Amino acid sequence: MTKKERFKKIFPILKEKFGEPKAALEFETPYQLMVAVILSAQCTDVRVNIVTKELFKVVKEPADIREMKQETLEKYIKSTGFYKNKAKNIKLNAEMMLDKYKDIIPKKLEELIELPGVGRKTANVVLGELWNIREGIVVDTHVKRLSNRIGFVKNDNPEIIERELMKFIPKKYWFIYSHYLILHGRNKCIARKPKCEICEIRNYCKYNEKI
DNA sequence: CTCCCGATAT
DNA sequence: ATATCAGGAG
Repeated sequence: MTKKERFKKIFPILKEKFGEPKAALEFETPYQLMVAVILSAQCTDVRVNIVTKELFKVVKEPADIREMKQETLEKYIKSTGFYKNKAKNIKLNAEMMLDKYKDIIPKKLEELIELPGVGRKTANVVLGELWNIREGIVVDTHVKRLSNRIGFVKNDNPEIIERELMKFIPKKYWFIYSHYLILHGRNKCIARKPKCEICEIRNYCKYNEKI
């Protein structure tokens, strides 16, 4: 079976399982979503939501972050991990948002990743979530792991993986498919001990063949 | 490539 | 105890 054929087998199974998943991150303003995604690095959405529930009571726009002391911000976000880096980046991010972008989050990937704390993964999520702009495939640790296990790629570099996946996955499925892989990676194809024996897509997975 | 770093599952 | 988690910056 070619990669494209296997994709066409796997996709409906995951679609049946996950449907149209809505955003797991909670927010009111677009700026809040960007902050939430920055906080979600190496951290679960559940944890981010616990933190932002309090933080977003006082932070709606970049100006609110400018007025907040960095130490105060650190206390709010401490439990998300990497809190000093994140706090510093969010402060710098707010300054650039105010000075350069006049509070308007840029809609171009190249501009978005210029903002402190915003890399390729974060930018893709923000664009997709806020404006349905799906220019790329979100390749995080889950998409990386599952793509290699399934046998879609043999590579560790997120940008190369993204390009390889783009070759055989129709563009309209890019965003939703990465979302499916992430969900499947969290509850079944977990990093340490994948549950191949109860996996719905095992018949189309190279990793399962080896076991 | 290394550092950042707390929470959670195993 | 330890691996791992919806990454990004230097």
